[in-house]
Amino acid sequence: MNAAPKGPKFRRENPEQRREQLIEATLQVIARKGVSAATVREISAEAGVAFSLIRHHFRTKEDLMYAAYAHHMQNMAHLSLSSAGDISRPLPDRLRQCIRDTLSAPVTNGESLQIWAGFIQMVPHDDRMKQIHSDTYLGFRNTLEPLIREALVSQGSPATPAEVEAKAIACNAVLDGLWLEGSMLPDMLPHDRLTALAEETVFRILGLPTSV
Amino acid sequence: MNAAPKGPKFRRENPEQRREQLIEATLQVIARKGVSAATVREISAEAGVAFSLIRHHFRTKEDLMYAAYAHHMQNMAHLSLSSAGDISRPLPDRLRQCIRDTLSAPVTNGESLQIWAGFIQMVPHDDRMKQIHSDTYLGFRNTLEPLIREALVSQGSPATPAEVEAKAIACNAVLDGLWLEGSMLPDMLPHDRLTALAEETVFRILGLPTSV
DNA sequence: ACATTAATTGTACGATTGTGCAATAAAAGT
DNA sequence: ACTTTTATTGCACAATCGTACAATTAATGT
Repeated sequence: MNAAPKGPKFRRENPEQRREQLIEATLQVIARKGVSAATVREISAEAGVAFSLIRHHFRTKEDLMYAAYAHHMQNMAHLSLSSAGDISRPLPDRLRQCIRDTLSAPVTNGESLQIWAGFIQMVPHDDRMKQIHSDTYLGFRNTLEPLIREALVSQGSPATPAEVEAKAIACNAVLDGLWLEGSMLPDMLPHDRLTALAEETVFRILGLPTSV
Repeated sequence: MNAAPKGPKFRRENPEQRREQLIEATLQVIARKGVSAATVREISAEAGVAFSLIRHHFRTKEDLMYAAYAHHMQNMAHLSLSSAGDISRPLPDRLRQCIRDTLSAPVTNGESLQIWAGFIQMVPHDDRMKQIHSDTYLGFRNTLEPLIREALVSQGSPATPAEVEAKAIACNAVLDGLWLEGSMLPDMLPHDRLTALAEETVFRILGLPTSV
């Protein structure tokens, strides 16, 4: 009666690729519908596979969550700080580029905040989450600190470890805060004012000359 | 056989008090075990009542969440800015007090962050949550802005609405960011260094003289 | 062509969820 | 003392959750 279904019923994928596909489907679902909607059935539907396949690639759903959290945070850190180590460019340019990258989409973005908040909320109750959190957070700060140190040295400011750490925390806090506001209320202030504000504040904290 | 249970089997409470009790039980559960553990059964157990009682005081569980969110945010705002309007004290004192209140427990605190993240994550997917969010956020900024304006005027700086708004956003971002870091990683830097950092940065943004 | 492997599917199960509703009992009015 | 009110309880229910497991089937080696 029916036309014979020609093609194969499913594709056999490379396990690593399938894992990453499932991770990205997870983040997509969380971004669009929140953590509570990120069920194995919803995630697998997003990925276009049977929901029981998830448990073939991840021992438990928690494991998938861990992988998704680590994936998201590493992605954010890379998008924010990819130009921090480009020593061919002068320091102020690199700083400005990092600030701009951090405060632009897709880092500063409702969906990223969404995902981040969903995971952060799990951190205190789960040791594995806690570890992923400190790892990615310290990685971020360790990438930012050399920039801070270089800035302080270039101005002849004292660059003791304590001083560098304090300034790094302050700059980090400003970026975190503006990232928060820019992500939550994107229409409150235009993107270029957001970055201008960040540049001015960070440069002022570091004692670097602002363009005005 | 058994000793006769003397007292009444339950207490009949004032509806308003019972509502608040259930709201606080909700926040307690979220703080201790996360949003996913905040089920009607867990919440009512925390409050010491039957779980079906919740639906007598709240039409749905969502309504309870709305009430809990509004309650928590109003509480945080009050704890942070209660001394903003105390005109008997000089401006720098008031500013310092607000900063200190914001960056001390119970505002800057893992449990508060916990609760906040759990709710924030729901905001984009729920119009009622969205409204509660903007209401409390704008309320916070509107309380902070007069302080910012007063600071700018006292220094002879331009206090145009645009200028005041920009500085308010920047100060708010610094406080948000430090609140975030202080809540997530309380052991990273001691409390007095956190507040000192905030004061220095905020005062520098506003052009106020720092103690050094 | 055939056997082997393991990625994928389909289905079933127990636990937990928010909700609906009738029964109960504490408090207040009379 | 009796009635009325309604806050409170107890139980049942359908829906949905993560998980378990056997049956398929695409891909690979021979």
